[in-house]
Amino acid sequence: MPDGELASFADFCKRQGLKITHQRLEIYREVLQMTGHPDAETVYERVREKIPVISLDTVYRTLRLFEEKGIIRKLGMQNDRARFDANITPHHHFICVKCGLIKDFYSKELNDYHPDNDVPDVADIQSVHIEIRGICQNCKNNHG
Amino acid sequence: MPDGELASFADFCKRQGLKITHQRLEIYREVLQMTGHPDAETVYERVREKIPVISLDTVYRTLRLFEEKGIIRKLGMQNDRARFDANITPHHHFICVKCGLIKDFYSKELNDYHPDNDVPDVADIQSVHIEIRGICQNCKNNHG
DNA sequence: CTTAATGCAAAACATTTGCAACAAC
DNA sequence: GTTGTTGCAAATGTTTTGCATTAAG
Repeated sequence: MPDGELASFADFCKRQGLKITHQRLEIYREVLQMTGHPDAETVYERVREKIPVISLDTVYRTLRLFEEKGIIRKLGMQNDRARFDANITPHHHFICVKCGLIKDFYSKELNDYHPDNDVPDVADIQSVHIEIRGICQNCKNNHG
Repeated sequence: MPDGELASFADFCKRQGLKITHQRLEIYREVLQMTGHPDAETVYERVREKIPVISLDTVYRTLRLFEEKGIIRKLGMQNDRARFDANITPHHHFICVKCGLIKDFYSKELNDYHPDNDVPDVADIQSVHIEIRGICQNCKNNHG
C-alpha cells in the first residue's frame, strides 16, 4: 500500500497472505485518518467507537504487523530503551540498523539550514537534529 | 559543565546545590567515557565494577537528574509511548516540546543533502530524518 | 474444514516511587 | 544535626505472549 489508499488495502492483504479482518480494516482506516501521529492507546480508543469489543493487544499486534509490512511507520527509537549522550554540543546521529551502532557526526551544510521556510507553525526553534539510518561499513563488509 | 570536563563536575554540583556523591561521580565519569550512547542498564553494569553495591534505580535517578540539569542528553522520543504514522513518504517532523504536537514537513533543501561527506563509516543510507524541537505558534500565543 | 487472528489474562520489560537507613554538608 | 541521597522492594506503565475461542478463506 505504498500510496496509502484505503481501497487497495484488501489487495495488499491478499498479496501478503493476510486475512482481511474487521479489526485490521478499522485500525488501518483510523491510522490513515489521524494525522496527529497517534500512540497505540489513542488508536485503540478511536477504533473502539467502531468495534467496542476490540482488545488493546490486538491494536498493538496489528500496528506491529503493519509496521513490519511497511504500510505504517513507527516514530523515534526502534529499541525500547532510552540512550544517553554526554556530548551536549549540537551534533547528529548515524544509526546502523543492523548492529545498532550510533555514531555522532557534524555538518557545516546542515548548520546553515534554516527550517523557517519549510515549517509554517513553528515559533521558536530549540534544536535541529538529524537521524540517518542505514548500514555501516563494518556490517556491509562482514555479511554482504 | 558545558564543556564536559570531569574536573568541573564538583563546581557544577555546588552551583546547582547538589551533593557530590560517590555514585554521581562514577556515573558521570562513565557516561563521559562511553561514546557509544549507552542505555541505563549498560551504565549500571559499568559503574558496578567500581561501586558493586550501587542500585539500578540510582542510575536511573541520576541519569534523569543529569538530563534535567542539561549535562547529558537523552536520545530519541521524550515520552514513553511509541507513535505511529501512516505517511510513509519521506518527510520530517517538528515537535512542540510544550504541547507535544508533531507536525510533518517537507524540504527541497534537505532532499538535496548528501551526508556521505560528513559520515565516514556509512555504507548504505536508508533514510535521512530531521527532528526539529521547539515551541509552536499556538503555545507561544497562549502562554508567553 | 483449515489456518490464522482475536480476546483474555498473565507475563515481561523498562522505568518510577515510597520509605527507612545513610552519607554529605 | 539537617537535609538530600541511596538502596530496597514494590508499583507503574507500556508492550508482549500463551492459550482457548472465534472468524476468515
